[in-house]
Amino acid sequence: MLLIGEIAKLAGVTPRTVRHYHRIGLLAEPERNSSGYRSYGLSALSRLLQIRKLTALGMGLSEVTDALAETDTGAVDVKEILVELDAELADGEADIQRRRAVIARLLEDGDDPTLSPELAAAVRGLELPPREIGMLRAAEVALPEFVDPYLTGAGQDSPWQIWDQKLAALADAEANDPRVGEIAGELYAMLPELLPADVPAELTADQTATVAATARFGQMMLSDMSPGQRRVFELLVEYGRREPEKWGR
Amino acid sequence: MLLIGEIAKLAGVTPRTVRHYHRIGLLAEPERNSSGYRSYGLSALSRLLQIRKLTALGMGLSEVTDALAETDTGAVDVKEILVELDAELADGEADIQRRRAVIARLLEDGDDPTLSPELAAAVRGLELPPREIGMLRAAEVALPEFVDPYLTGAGQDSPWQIWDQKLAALADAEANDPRVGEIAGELYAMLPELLPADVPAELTADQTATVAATARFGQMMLSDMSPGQRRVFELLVEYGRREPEKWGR
DNA sequence: CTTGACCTTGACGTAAGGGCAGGGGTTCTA
DNA sequence: TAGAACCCCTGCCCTTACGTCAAGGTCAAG
Repeated sequence: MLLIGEIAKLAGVTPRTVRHYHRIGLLAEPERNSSGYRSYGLSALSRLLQIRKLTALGMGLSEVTDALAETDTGAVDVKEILVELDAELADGEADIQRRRAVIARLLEDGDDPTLSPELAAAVRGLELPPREIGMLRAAEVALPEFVDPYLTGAGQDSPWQIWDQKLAALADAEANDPRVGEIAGELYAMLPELLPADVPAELTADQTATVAATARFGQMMLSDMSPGQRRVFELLVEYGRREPEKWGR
Repeated sequence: MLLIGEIAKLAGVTPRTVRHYHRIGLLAEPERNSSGYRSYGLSALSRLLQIRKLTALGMGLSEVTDALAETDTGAVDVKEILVELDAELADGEADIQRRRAVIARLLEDGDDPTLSPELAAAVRGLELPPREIGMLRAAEVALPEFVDPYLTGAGQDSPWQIWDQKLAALADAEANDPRVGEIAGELYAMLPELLPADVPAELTADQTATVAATARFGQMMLSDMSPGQRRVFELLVEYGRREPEKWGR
């Protein structure tokens, strides 16, 4: 006749755990003594130990319920359960190993863990400000057609790099900043060499395809730009409208 | 300007996840458009991607919060975090490997996964009924001084085995079963060879030490016994009382 | 008689979202 | 012009396997 604390200690669990098993029906409620305390016999302890052995292997409590129900009825599908469980564990193990491999590589290279390997390699040693890196990280998935050339062909002196730097100069500029017009002009002149070769078809078919692509790019970055930078994009679109023959087909 | 579903898809998560990150303060709430929809920019996407990269390594969201706060303030303790995380993952990996080793052994031996290796080896090939095995499983942790000899020295013909079999014959017996007296007498005669050599001191010091030890054993098993078996234990105690000179010091 | 160590039930918290209800928005299509 | 199909909003309950109080009853010892 064991109290809940005693049976729990024998099984290496807390009384709370035993009560939990009662509540979910995994372990039958035992008799109570005259004080209302639960009073356990050896068969309850045996059941509790069975449960613990299986949970220690990594089974969930509902799986344990099933497994014990099967063994109680004599069905010997326990092997099947174990094989299945082992497969799950193998998955988990492979998962952990993948993560650890990534971590090992990060520790070796000293890269920012929040960058893709490609982007990390591209910006390594470039000392870009965090804000620029953040834009690249986002643009890599949101605007891959703009960033991929930057990653593959580009290094220190790519047009994109220069574009970035010119625009970054206006990071804190107001819309009426005197440099806005000048920089807009420079960027406008750079557009032809900057725009990707493989712009989607529906955009190239458009009359002002490149301007539209640029606008899309700008559109997505607008929320993270200074007023001066937004003004630059407005100007770019305006310039494009003035030369439809240059951009249209 | 991305809707929540768009940014979620770009980051490979669900909108629910993004809202979750808002609620716990991991991702700042963005502006709303005229319809009350959240409207995200590239910097939000960047932040979301950072979060995902770190959770993919196995960090919890609170750890991610800390890690990103540190990188935002320029502190480069990310390496430290990664090392710590790797240690945790290594623990988890070792854990899984232990479990898989146990499972592999179980599958090879075909043992009951809910038995200790020692007990499984002891009962292997013995074809004990499940009820007996259950009692052994429980007794192994509750009454080790009674079971250990059974495990180490005992095989098919140990006194314990015989005791078990005699008692098991009354598994469904009522208290007035005619076999009760006979079996009680046999078991009483077996007591000297059955009782463990290393009974705890406070019990050997007692005048009726062995009877008390037996009573303790019986006490714990009572709740799982048939009325006939309980009667046997009552008789054993009675017999012991009749021969105090035999059991006393 | 009090203290301390038990026991009881009940209710809330955890991590990281999943799922549903009830209601509104936008856009395409018949 | 009205559905249909999808998107969005908030709020609430659900999940695992218990941990952690909280408020109160029980029991043996000093």
